[in-house]
Amino acid sequence: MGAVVTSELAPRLDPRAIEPLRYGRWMDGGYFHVPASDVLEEGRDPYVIVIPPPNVTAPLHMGHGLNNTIQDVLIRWRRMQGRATVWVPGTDHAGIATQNVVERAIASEGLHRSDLGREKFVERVWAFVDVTGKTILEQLKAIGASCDWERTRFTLDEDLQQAVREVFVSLYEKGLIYRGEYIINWCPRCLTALSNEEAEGEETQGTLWHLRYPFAESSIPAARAAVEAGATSVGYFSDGRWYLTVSTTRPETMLGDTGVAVHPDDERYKALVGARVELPLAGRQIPVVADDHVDPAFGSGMVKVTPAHDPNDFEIAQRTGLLPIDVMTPDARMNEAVPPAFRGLDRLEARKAVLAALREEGLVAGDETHTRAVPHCYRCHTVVEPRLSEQWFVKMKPLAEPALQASRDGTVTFTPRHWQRVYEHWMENIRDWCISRQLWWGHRIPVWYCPAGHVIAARQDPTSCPECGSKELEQDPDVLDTWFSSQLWPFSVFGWPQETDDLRAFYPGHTMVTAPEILFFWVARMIMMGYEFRGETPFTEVFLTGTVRDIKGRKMSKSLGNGIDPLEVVHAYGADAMRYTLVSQAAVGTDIHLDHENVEAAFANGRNFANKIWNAGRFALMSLGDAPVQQIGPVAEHLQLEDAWIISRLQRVTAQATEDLERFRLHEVAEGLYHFFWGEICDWYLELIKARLAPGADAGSREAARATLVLVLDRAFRLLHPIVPFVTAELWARLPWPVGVPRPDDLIVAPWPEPDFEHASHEVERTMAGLQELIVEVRRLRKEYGVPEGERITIHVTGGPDGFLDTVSEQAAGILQLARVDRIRAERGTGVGAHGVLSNGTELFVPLEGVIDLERERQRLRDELGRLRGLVEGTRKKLANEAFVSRAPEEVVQKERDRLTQLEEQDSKLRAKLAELEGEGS
RNA sequence: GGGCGCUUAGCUCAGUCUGGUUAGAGCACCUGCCUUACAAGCAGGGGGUCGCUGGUUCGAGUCCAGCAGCGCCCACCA
Repeated sequence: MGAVVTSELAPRLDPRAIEPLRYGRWMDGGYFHVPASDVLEEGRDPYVIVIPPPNVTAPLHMGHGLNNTIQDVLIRWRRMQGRATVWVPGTDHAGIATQNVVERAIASEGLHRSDLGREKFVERVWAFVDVTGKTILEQLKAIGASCDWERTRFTLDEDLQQAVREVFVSLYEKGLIYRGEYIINWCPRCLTALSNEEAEGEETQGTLWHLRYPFAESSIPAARAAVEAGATSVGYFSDGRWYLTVSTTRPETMLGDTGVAVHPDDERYKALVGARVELPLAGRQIPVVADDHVDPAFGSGMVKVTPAHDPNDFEIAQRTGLLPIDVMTPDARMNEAVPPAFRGLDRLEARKAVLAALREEGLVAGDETHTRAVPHCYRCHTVVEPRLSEQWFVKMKPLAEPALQASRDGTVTFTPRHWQRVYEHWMENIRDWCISRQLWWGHRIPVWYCPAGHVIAARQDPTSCPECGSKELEQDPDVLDTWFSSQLWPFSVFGWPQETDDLRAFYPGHTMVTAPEILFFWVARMIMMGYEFRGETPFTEVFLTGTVRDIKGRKMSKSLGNGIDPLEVVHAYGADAMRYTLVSQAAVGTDIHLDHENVEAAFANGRNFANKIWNAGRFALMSLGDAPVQQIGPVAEHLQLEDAWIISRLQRVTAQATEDLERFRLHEVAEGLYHFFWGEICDWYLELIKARLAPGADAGSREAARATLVLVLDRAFRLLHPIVPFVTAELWARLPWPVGVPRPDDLIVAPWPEPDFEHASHEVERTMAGLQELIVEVRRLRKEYGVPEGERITIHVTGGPDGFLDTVSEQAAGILQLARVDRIRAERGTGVGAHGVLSNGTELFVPLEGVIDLERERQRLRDELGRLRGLVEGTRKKLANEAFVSRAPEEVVQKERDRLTQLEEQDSKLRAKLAELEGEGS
């Protein structure tokens, strides 16, 4: 592509005109796909990311935008570094979440899933996820994600189902999966069991009621004994009966009480153990038992035991031999086990009814407000009901051990680091995982039951019972927790349990980029499964991104209506704009704030930067023209200060960007490159070489500028490419190329720059900094003294480091242009004018006879002298401090001395100037 | 109840690990410019007792302790 086309470049970047085409070219070029043979046969070094598969419940939101942009930045960077990069895309069937969405959809047709039946309902879900799944993948393409689309997976794909089966059966055979009746978290709306992680505690203010349970006639002596032992929560009833007091936040569960527990060492209640109390309303007697779990210091020190509706009570019951009585239906209504008056009532209605009935009998001793974490279903937010139920569980402790060790010994690292401790704490206290779900959408549990009660867990559907030969097998109706399949993702996507080439080439992977919310749900479990089934970690780095929030700090969510659609942003401002905006805010451990009410303002920074890159490129292409461009070598003798400077800066920026990428400091990468490109290349370098690129300029100087410009833009585009891939690739493709240098096919596979410190020079950078300061100072003085824009002036410069003035003189053309100065005289200026001093000691003087107000200038000098005196005093004081001089490093002290000398010189010069002016005006 | 994090400019945040020029950025604000790449721009400028108190140190935004406010995670106090 020749530079001729450059004249066609629009003055404004139009992302819609370039992004889809560019993406199409990348796809056509096959740049996103790396075959396993590259690693296995050619020995290339792999770099693998598996996408956190988005749920097929809905199109992507900005959180996905952030997460996937980060992954793409890492993938593009590693690809340019020459790694055999594979980024596996895909989607998650999201069991409970998707089932809910489809249930809502058919509800609008007046249908319930039971109206359709399992098979038809699942067909509906498939129809839904086919659409959403495709939408999601298209969205990823729109934001520029360079995924290996040939490896796209869905967690319900046929081969992934095989992986799930293999894992289930294998864990079952090892005794790590078991079935049993325990208290689980039950969502009465979704009508399924949930894992502990899926029941989200939410601080809720409720009421703690104190209830009286009367003693049975035969136990009154025990009650008396307890009172004598100091039991304050045991006493007379108004009608002469004896009672004890227990507390509860869920009074309706009292109907299922089968005991009251006290601590075995609680002296007050020792006499009560074995006593019997009347369970009010239920007309049953229940025993008092002793159990270590009871905290004597809390409440009355007596606990009502409801084994079927509370996990602790269940355990107490198991230890003490109490039997559970289930008093609720799956949808949390009171069942047949309760007195007729309460049957059929919803748990909250029942709560009111039970309290009313108890009050009537005078059995409510009181209440108090009570704050506690009430568990809610993470998908529908219904209050979870602890429920006794037969479910499948995974025994986690043995699985957790290697995964915990991996964190402790640094095999797996976490960024930000503090998540490591969170992870380890969870791992150390891990509890068994309830994996069965009473849903229709998901991986069916690969277990069959025969009429004789035999349980068959099988990799292939069995036709008869291996134990009794029965052919009347029935498969377990439940499906698995959606995370059961997600946890296999890092190896199931590569074809496991088959020993595929992909698996050998790309497992283990490298970086897991995800949200902290799913550290336990997903990340921890992937690591456990990695060790269990592959013997090694699925990835070595876990990078946890921030949360995308609105301007008020609220998490963006569909229900709050404060979300921003990534596609909308891409269409309006381009993927580059969105990516830069997100990445530049992605400081490690920090959330991202975007104004959903002013999307334009939210993404203006990124849009402006992309446009700036575009225009710089446009200028360069127009200025460079069609003539051949040289490499730096042949034009070395013509390089000017600014050429050497920008090349030097390039080396440092390259090194810094690489280091920051390695440490996931993406915010620093983005801002560092932004500053380099906009603040140094555009604001200084391009401006300084404009005159040299012009037609009449010296040929040697022009070729040096052209060569430098091409070099610097090429490298800058490479460095920026991972963050803003489209605009950089578009310009890079049109950039003239130095003769004799092989040109990569596309920027996407251009090698990542290596810093070359041979071409970096602090001396050059210092000199250039002085020059920049000089120009800024002249501009400032011009502005301060109101010199009209169009009016050219002369400046006088003196002092400063050796050689600085010579260099300045050599660079006169550039300075003259940037500062709008007529000429520079290396001599001391006199008369009325404006004074400036640079930090390297150079003084400048702008003669302004007739322009400035003398009185104002005198006042300015007096103010300046006052400020200087303060600085001089401070520095002297510091140097007079013996401790400082003797203990601080010599270079620090010397710096202070130099500073003092400089300040004193300035002071005396200003004094002289002031004296001069005072003589002149008055 | 346990653990963790945050507090720096009007706003959103870097900088703290490894103490050392005048504490930075983007946005917002003020002033002047349609200067032939870019007004989505250019140039200049204002704005900070670095949450509070104390300590270590020649020197603290940075290290230590305490306090306050905010936030997150975990947890079986009925």
